[in-house]
Amino acid sequence: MHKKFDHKTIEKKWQKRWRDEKVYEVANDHKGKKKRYILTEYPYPSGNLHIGHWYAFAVPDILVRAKRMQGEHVMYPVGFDSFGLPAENAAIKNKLDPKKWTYENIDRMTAQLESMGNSYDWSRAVRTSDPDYYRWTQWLFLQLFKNNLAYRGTSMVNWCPLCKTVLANEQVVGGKCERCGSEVEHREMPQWLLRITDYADRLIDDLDALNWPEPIKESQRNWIGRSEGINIDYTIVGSDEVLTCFTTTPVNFGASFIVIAPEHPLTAKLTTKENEETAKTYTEASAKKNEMERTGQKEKTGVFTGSYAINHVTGEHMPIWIADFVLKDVGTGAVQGCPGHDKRDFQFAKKYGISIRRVVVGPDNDTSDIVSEDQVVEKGTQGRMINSGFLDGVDFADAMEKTKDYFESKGWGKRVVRYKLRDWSVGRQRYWGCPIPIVYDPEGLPHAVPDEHLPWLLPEDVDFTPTGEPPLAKSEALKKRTVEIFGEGWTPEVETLDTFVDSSWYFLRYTDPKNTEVFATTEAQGAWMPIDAYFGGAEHTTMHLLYARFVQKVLCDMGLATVPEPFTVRVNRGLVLGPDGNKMSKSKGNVIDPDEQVSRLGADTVKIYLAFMGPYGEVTNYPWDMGGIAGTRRFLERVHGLGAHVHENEPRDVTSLLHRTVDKVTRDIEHFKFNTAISAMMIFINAAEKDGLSEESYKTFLKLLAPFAPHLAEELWETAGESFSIHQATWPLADKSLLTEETATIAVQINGKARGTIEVSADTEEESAMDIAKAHKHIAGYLDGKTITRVVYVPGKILNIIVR
RNA sequence: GCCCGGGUGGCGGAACUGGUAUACGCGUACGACUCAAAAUCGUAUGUCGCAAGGCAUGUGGGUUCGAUUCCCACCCCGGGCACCA
Repeated sequence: MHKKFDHKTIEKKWQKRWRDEKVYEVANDHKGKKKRYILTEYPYPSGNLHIGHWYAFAVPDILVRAKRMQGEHVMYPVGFDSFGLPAENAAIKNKLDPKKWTYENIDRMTAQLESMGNSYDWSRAVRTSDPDYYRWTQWLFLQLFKNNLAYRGTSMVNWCPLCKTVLANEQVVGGKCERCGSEVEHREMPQWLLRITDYADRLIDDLDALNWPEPIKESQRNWIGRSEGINIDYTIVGSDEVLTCFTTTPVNFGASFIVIAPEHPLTAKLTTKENEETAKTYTEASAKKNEMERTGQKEKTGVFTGSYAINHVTGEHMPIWIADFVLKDVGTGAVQGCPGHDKRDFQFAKKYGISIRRVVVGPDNDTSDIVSEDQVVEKGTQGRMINSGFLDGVDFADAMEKTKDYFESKGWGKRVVRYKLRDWSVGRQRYWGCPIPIVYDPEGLPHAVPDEHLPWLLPEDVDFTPTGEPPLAKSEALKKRTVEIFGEGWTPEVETLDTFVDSSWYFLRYTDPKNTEVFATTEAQGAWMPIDAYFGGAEHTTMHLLYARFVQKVLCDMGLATVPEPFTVRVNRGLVLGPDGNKMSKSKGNVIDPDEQVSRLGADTVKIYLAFMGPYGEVTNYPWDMGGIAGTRRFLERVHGLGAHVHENEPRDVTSLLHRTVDKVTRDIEHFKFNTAISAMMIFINAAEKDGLSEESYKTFLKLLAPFAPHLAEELWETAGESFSIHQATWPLADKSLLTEETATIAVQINGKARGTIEVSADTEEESAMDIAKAHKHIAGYLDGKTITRVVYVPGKILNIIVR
């Protein structure tokens, strides 16, 4: 008889022992072991740990523990991304101190994280809102500032006139402020920006060498959006103004109109008297829309300015229109329309009666006039040029180079490379963030706060109720501090940094978390960087990951970082949904509380359930299944009782299965396929319960289980008389000679349809396989009276007999 | 709209490099144990059919001896789109 599986006692006992003996703390000296740095995106301290946190942190711990047992020196750090808007919103709403709110949440979540039993090195924990941390965020910003990579510019924002604050797109619902319901405006605001676009080429090119899933790399390439084209300068009829259009396609002979953004600097000048009224109305309406509303609408609209530009190659007068699907900050804010080559342009031309000319002939060789949308030959299809003067007959693919040469030689335009990527705006008119360490002199010029005054502390005498002024502008202490240090007339910067700046370097701090002299020495970074696996959410694919790569490159260029790319492997994970298949939310009442599950079924059960749910590293959403987790608990109960099946004579089949299980679990962990690893262990335990297993096999199985059910495995390891700790034991190796079974069951197909199976040894020749098949009563029935015309035999796999 | 991903039993999913589709788990049904229930154990379980057999991996086509897997077109669902993190 064995004791009941008492998960609560076991968890408490071993979590304490692991903590007391600092089992998972690692030094920067690897003592000859291979280093491995495994990282998960650190959490925002939102209040309570939810099941998504478990999925994010407990499942990668399987890999961490397995690698440690495989003899590697593994760092698995944890921390908190503790600056951010939720703290401020909670503060405004409930009149709390955002600092108090944040740190109480951190305490609660730390306790919850510890209940997971992850093999975290807590001694390296960082919190981005700690002055010891953000002094280095400030230092980083100043390095960018001193290297002309941080500058004052402008960017468009959502503005709520009543709340007097900038809103995230998320806070704008149907064009209205989420909080107060006022109509949201779109304003251009002065802004601190980082020159990430200077690094655009390297951010694209360096992707090639990274071992990331190709779709993630592709998303980054598209986000950066490099396109090579030409800026064409157009003369305006009856005006001295020059209008520049960016284009990547060689269709100037078919360009019959120009569209400019409503906010384009020339909009007013190009609009003639009789069109002023309509243009004004249109421009005002478009100011109320956000980018997605402007570019996403199905039917494009526009208004005519009354002005014309002269087409260089045709001499024709092209009407200039204002349309909100053109954005001021994209390209030059003005585009030429070619209705014969672009469906959007075709719809626009048709709607407003603008002329349409075919300039590209597609593979269908249709040279007729274009009268319907499906005749439009779009970019990316093959084709040759027509009605295009010097380009006639040239392959579409070659025509752009010729156009660039021609336009440059005539002085009509010049080659440019443009990016969709914009500079990173980092200033926030918020309180709970890292203060930007800049002060302005009496002339209003920005200066770096000298190093000796870092950390440039966030003042606490602030009323952060939104008034239209950044909260820090209301701090007397900050003003006083500035005047005292820099003199009369000097003023502080009152914006704080985007939290993405905090998170763009935290992984470097983990290598040297206590250093007071530098953010992290190159020795410490050299010991751990680059990160061998970075686990996180798919929503970070383009922003956080790109920002972190950018910062890493900047530091590397300055000789302050050791590698140009921070993350060698990236794994994007999916989402855990409520039992009803919807995203968990309080309003839907479908939230699964992890604490409740852990208390009822145990941390190991929750961990294995999440790992078993589906493959990790695929961005799929999995509904929580109460029955499913009960099944996982049953599995662990059976593991708990497995000791009772240990006896001296282990059948050879069980031995062989164990070695195949070792092999499969080892390989699956490597590929983040924890679900099939668990399934393999279930298959083993099914057989072991039935046929019995040896003491040695039992212990080997416990080692396989250890990364998945760390508490239970540790307990059973002790019960089996082994010494602490199973997590420091050596990972089992599969005996290759036991991996392959002697005979294989192969399928026999008749005309491609499975009709039966035969038992053959792996090295059976086709002829004898055929003999066995013919002797098989059922299969023989299909061959009776037929002529065999062909036989496809793949040893160990299949025998396909084609008959007539 | 643009970019990325995904559609396999009642459910989560499995299937190596193109080779027996549905492993493993859940659920369900029946049986054993029990005064009874729960728990546990056993058996069955894609679908239609008494069976032989047919039909099934979102839909339609193609390549192949053979397609969940490769190619083309389409439909549906999820994520991202720059001040939530």
